[in-house]
Parts: sequence; structure tokens; C-alpha cells
Amino acid sequence: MRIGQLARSVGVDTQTVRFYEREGLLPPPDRQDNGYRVYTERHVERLAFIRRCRILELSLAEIHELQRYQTAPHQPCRAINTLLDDHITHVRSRITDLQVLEKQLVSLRASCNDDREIEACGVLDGLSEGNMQQ
Amino acid sequence: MRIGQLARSVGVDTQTVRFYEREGLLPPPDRQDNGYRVYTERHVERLAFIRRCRILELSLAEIHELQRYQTAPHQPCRAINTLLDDHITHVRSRITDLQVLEKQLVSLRASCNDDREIEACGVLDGLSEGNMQQ
DNA sequence: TAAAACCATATAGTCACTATAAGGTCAATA
DNA sequence: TATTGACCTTATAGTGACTATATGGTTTTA
Ligand SMILES: [Zn+2]
Ligand SMILES: [Zn+2]
Ligand SMILES: [Zn+2]
Ligand SMILES: [Zn+2]
Repeated sequence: MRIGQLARSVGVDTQTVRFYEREGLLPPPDRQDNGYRVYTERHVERLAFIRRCRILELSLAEIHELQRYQTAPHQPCRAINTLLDDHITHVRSRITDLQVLEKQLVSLRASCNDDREIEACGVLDGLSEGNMQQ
Repeated sequence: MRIGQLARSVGVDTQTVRFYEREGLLPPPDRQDNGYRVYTERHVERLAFIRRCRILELSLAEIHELQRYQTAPHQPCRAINTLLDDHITHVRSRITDLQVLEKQLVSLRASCNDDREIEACGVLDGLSEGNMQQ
């Protein structure tokens, strides 16, 4: 299987596949005589694993860490669960931050209606004066 | 006032101040004979405006747009309000995305307890098999 | 045979900074 | 007076995870 078929089968760009290879997330495949990369079913699985991790917004570093765990199948899995817990914590704290942000933005937006002049715009005024909480 | 004092008074790094100048968000100040930048109170206000916008996670492009509006004080302010509405929409859709993500992550995490071998880790298994919704 | 589709590498751009390097200026201290 | 330390200058590279572009070779199809 060549790079285009691999990429299509998992739903990424061919550039991304080469990028993952450079980053050490995908093992370098064999090459044809003309230099074309040739992939196996194991590459498909490996790339699909990366893709599922990325959909969950795990970083490439976290994915790398997971891959290292996979090479030691008889170690306890606590580190993996901890990695996921940490990631969940990050996601939750980002949600909280954005919810605070949303409140501030909505409150700022409420300080203006349309049909004013820019000079009198409540939004611009709120951004210019330092009446911001936090 | 020199760059260090300006930066401290608004709570950014001096590098960031120079960066904003290069990006056209902060007007180039006068220079002393030795080349040092000299800022006025108007620069403080301008930088504080940028900072408040950044806290609300407006992009530098959006801040630039707001600054352009400020130079035409007698235009209607609808564009400003629209800019903010769009930004709120982005923030909300990001919150929604992250909430979906959090659910998926929590469900994945629930498929494992500690004290298993990596081979049997429910988390790793969930990432390896394609049992993901969406 | 020629166009379309595919493959290769190398390099630069995205965003909003942040870090590093290498050096010039100024006031206070040993 | 010499030197330390805090400040300032510019230029360049790094961050993360791609994405875009340039340039050229190869394979498949019409
Ligand atoms: Zn994470
Ligand atoms: Zn308005
Ligand atoms: Zn925005
Ligand atoms: Zn586990």
C-alpha cells in the first residue's frame, strides 16, 4: 500500500503521514525501487491509533508516551490511566476558562446595541476603560 | 517612560511590546539619542487595550480590526458588535467541542482501573480498537 | 504521446509569543 | 577607576501540529 491509500484509509493528508514519520510516531516503511513508501496493515493500525488519540486532542508527546508503554506489555498500566486523568484535567480546566470568558464577553456585548456611533459603542468602551473583572 | 516600565505597568514582557510594534498594533515610539524607546501615556492606554482584548482571547487580527474602527468615530458601530458576536460564537462552539471530548475521555477512562497489566489496560484497548463514537 | 494523478524532498508559513545570542548604555558600588 | 548589575538594542530560532508551496520524478490513463 502506498502513502496515498494509507492516508485516505485513515482520513489524514499524505503530508501528515510523512510528518508523523519524521516525528518518530510512525515507523519508516520499506521503499520501492523508485523510492515510494510501502506500508503494511500494521502501519494502518498504528496510524489509526494516532488518529484516534488526536481526535481526543492528546498531544503528539502524549501519544509517543502511550506508544512507549505498548512496548512493555507486562508493566502495570497505572501510568496510562494517569496520563488520561491528567489530560481530562486539562480539558476540564480549559472548559472552565472558556466559560468564564464567555460570561465576560456576553456581559460586554450587552453594553451595546447596534445603531450607535463607534464613538459611543459600549463594547469598544468596555474594552478601552479598565472595567474588567479580573 | 522606557520599555521596561511600560511593560511592567501593563503586565507583559518587553519582548511582547516590541512584538506588538513589529505587528503594527502599537505605534513606534520616539527614541532617545541612545536608541532607547520612549513611551507616553497614550502608549500605556493602547497597550492596556490590547492586553484586555487578549485576555478575552481576541486574536491580534481582531484587535487590529477594532483599532481601525477607532479611527472612524462617526461610523455606525455594528461591525464592532458583529465582531464580538462572532467571537462569542467561536468560544461557545469550542466549549461544546470540549464538552463532547470530556465525555469521551471520561468514558474511556472508566474502562480501566489501576492494577492491570498494560496488555489488559482498558484505556489503551479503547484507543487501539476503533470503538469510538464519531 | 500527453495529460492527470501520484510520489519524492526541501523549505516556509501559521499563531502569539518565548528564548537565546551578542552586544551597547547607564548608575551605583568596591 | 573599574566593575558589577540592571537596563536597553537587534537578530534569529523555537514552540505545536500541521499546511502550503516549489520543484521535480514516476505511474496510470485517455
Ligand atoms: Zn493532554
Ligand atoms: Zn457597539
Ligand atoms: Zn475571535
Ligand atoms: Zn489501564
